[in-house]
Amino acid sequence: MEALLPAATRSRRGPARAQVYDALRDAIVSAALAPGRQLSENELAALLGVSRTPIREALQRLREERLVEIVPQLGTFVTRISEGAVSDAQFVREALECAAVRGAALRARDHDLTALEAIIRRQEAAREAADYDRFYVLDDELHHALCDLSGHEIAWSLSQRAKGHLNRIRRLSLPAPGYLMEMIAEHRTVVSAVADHDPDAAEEALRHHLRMVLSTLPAIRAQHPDYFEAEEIA
Amino acid sequence: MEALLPAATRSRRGPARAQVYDALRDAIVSAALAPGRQLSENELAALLGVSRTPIREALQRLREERLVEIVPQLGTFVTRISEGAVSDAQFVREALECAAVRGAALRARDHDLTALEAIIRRQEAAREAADYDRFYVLDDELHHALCDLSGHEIAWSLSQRAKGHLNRIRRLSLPAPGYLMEMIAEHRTVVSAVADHDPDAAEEALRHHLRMVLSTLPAIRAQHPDYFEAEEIA
DNA sequence: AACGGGCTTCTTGTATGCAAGTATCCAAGA
DNA sequence: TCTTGGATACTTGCATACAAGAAGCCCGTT
Repeated sequence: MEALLPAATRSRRGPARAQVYDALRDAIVSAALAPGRQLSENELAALLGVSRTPIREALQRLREERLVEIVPQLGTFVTRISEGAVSDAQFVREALECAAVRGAALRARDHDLTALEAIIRRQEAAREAADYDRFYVLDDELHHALCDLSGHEIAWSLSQRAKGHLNRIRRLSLPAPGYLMEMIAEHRTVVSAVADHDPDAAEEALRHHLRMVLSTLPAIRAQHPDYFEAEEIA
Repeated sequence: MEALLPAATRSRRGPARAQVYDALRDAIVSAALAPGRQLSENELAALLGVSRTPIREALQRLREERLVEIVPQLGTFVTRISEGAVSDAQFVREALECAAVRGAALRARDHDLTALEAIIRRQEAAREAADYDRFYVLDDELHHALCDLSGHEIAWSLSQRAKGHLNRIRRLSLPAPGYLMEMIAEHRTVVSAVADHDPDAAEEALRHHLRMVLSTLPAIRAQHPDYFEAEEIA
């Protein structure tokens, strides 16, 4: 195993299991741990400087997000991106975030809108600086804020956990030219609808925006065919 | 610890952790393990005839569903039903199942509808026999079938996992008189809209139906005040 | 050369032991 | 009687040891 994981970042605060989970999830989503790759509990334990116990607990959690597949007595593998998993993740994300943005449109106060617009302005800055990682974080921040405005913070946390496969695509597709500007424009549309307290418009704008990610899927697939599940030969 | 748990049901097939999870979840949802009760890993291990390891892994999973709360160096407790958790669970369930039923309305074939109606007929039989447990199972079966018809089986599995708190209420509220008949009638309305391939009607009917559960909340709370989180004194 | 059986070595699942921290109980003193 | 101190018994988090099973390789056989 390469030094791809932020090894020896231990001895910080917090439970080891949570740190292992965060490290592994980030490595998988960023494709530092390539889809299809085999993971060994022993190897990970040695690498991260903990025992197998917290490693196992983190892997169990990743398994529920379908980011790894655990085959007893055989091995643990980073799942390949599959058509079905992406579709499911998209479905869940749309359902939760669209429901949330309706609530946000009904409840948003002036200072909430100010905060949302501030995030968009920071996205502009990140785009100009071509800081993709920062853009990615701000994108999450905006969607997170929209979810929280619904009064149901669980919408974001659940959506976040369900969209592991989507995040891998999102992460890989950001550098496309013009993509960022379009995303910012769509963010403005959504926030504008929320500002107008128009749930229907907000939901539709967000749904359209969320489906943007899928449009980049074929390009990603062409670029990294080995990251994907073998296609059904119909 | 009483013999409330299906002890010694081990030595069956499948991983111990899954069996422990199922046993604990059922015990919590059915209130055999009362809200607020403390759970001891050692005690559970001895009771179920396994070691602490699978117990811990099952408890971690239950913690993500907010059915137990784990406080390090202190103890593990069955969570009390809280206003916020119920509201969140309802939000998630509505978002996922309503989105799914829209898909079901678009995709349902004749034999799908036949299957749905068969479930409802069995519910009628269960109601006449006053078999509440069976009614409960069939209710899940119908909602499960509706979700699967959307083509996104994850809708059901996720909804199922998110609604731990709701299930506790559902389970406690079933014996109310007239309640079952009303539920069956609403099921018919939903299935009818699906049969008409009318997504809007199906969604609205299901949303109305799902909110039925909440109507029984005050009664449950009056009956088992100790099952609930202490209310904010505003 | 081709095939088959056994062994070696990996894997995860489970059990157990150790460490760190908290609440409780009891006793001693004011 | 009330307070306070410490010992004790519990808790979970983590580390480690053992068990069961599957894959691949090597060697013997055909």
